[in-house]
Amino acid sequence: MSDERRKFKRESADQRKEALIQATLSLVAENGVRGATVRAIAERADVTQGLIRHYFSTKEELVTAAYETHMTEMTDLTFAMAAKVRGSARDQLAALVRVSLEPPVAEPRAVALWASFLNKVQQDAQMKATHERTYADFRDRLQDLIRAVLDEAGRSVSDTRLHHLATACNGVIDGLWLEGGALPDAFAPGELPGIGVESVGAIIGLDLEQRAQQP
Amino acid sequence: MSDERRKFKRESADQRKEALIQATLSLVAENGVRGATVRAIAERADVTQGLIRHYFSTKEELVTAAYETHMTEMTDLTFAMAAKVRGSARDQLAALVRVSLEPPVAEPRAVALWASFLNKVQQDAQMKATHERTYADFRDRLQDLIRAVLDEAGRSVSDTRLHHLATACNGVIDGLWLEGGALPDAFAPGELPGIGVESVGAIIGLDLEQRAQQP
DNA sequence: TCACTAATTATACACTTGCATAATTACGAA
DNA sequence: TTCGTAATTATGCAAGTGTATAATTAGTGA
Repeated sequence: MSDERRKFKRESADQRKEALIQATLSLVAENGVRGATVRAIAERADVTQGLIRHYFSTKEELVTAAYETHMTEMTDLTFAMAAKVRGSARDQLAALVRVSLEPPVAEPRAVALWASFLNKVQQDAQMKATHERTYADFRDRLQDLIRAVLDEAGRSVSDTRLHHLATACNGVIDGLWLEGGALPDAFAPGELPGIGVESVGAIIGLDLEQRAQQP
Repeated sequence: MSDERRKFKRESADQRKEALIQATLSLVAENGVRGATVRAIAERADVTQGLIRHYFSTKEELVTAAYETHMTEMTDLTFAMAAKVRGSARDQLAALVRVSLEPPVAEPRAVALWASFLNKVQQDAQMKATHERTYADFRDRLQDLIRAVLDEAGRSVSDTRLHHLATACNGVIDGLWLEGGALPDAFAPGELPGIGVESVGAIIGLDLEQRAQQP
């Protein structure tokens, strides 16, 4: 029998990488990219700093991986939650807007991360590509949904017009998302999703709030 | 006659402070708050680093001053440009939206600064106050303008409704401002102001594009 | 012209940073 | 059980950080 404590535990590579990435993200959210020092990351992941270099050959690599993880999680989460809604295109559009403006998508941490990474995104080509892809994905999906909603309502619009509508709706969503995260106390719970649905409805010229009534 | 070059030139306190603040802002926009080191700031302001401490007792103080300057400049600039427009409330609202979505208000540098400061804003009480005041100022002014536009059109709405409309319009403006600055190549010149005016019009239920025709 | 003073530079220090490299230790295979 | 190896820790280093303090220098008033 030994009462010696193991000095450390071995984990799988995936677990350790994920732990390091999550530690990085929480620190970036709090103090920005430069505030996420290797020592702070190691401490938060309950590991000594040397281990970081064992999994990521440089801090840059870790930060980039953390950004990819975060963006992918956000996109997947948003689409997954919105996809749970079955019903008319109109209901689905309303759900997508709502999900985008509620936690866990819309919350201070997410906005802080977005803001913290912006500098690096504008300089690093790989991160820039991720950023643009994420943006385009969301807007394309939004555009498809808007088209379906308009079809459903028997209205037809030109491609140019549809593109404008999608950009505008994306703008409202992003703007409200931003404000909700940057000024969390300025809005009542549920206020932003409500405003979002109403505004998107106004822009495309349909009332999204009136749910399809089917027992 | 002496061909000795003066080793430095004395400037007024205001000029030096302003130069240091501008150097700080450009560095913050490029590399974030932590990237704006005293040595880099000094170099960009064409000064040795010791001088910074002569005008600002700490780096924190300089950064806070730079933030205040930037936010004040942005607000003043927006309102000043919008105020140049004379005419109906509707025209003024349209002008405010346009100005907010065109350079020099809407440009990558401004968005980068906003993002870079966000972390500090959420932690530092003084900066937080500045942030909230700026936001409230803009939204209140927007709200007043919307009320005037609705009055002009012979429509009346409740205070609650007006508040919602202002928040929504502010959201579109902020969102488009953000996207224009974060993805400058994703939009054609003039595209965002157009979308902004159209969307704000849709939200409040009036066409802002049709100018008042009076010879 | 000549000090006097504040603006500016010069230098130094303690601390943090990312990265490298050596020394341990856990855990599976034999 | 023992042994090998990869995971993990321990230690060190050069460069960069903010700040403090002393040494210069420019411009002003007498």
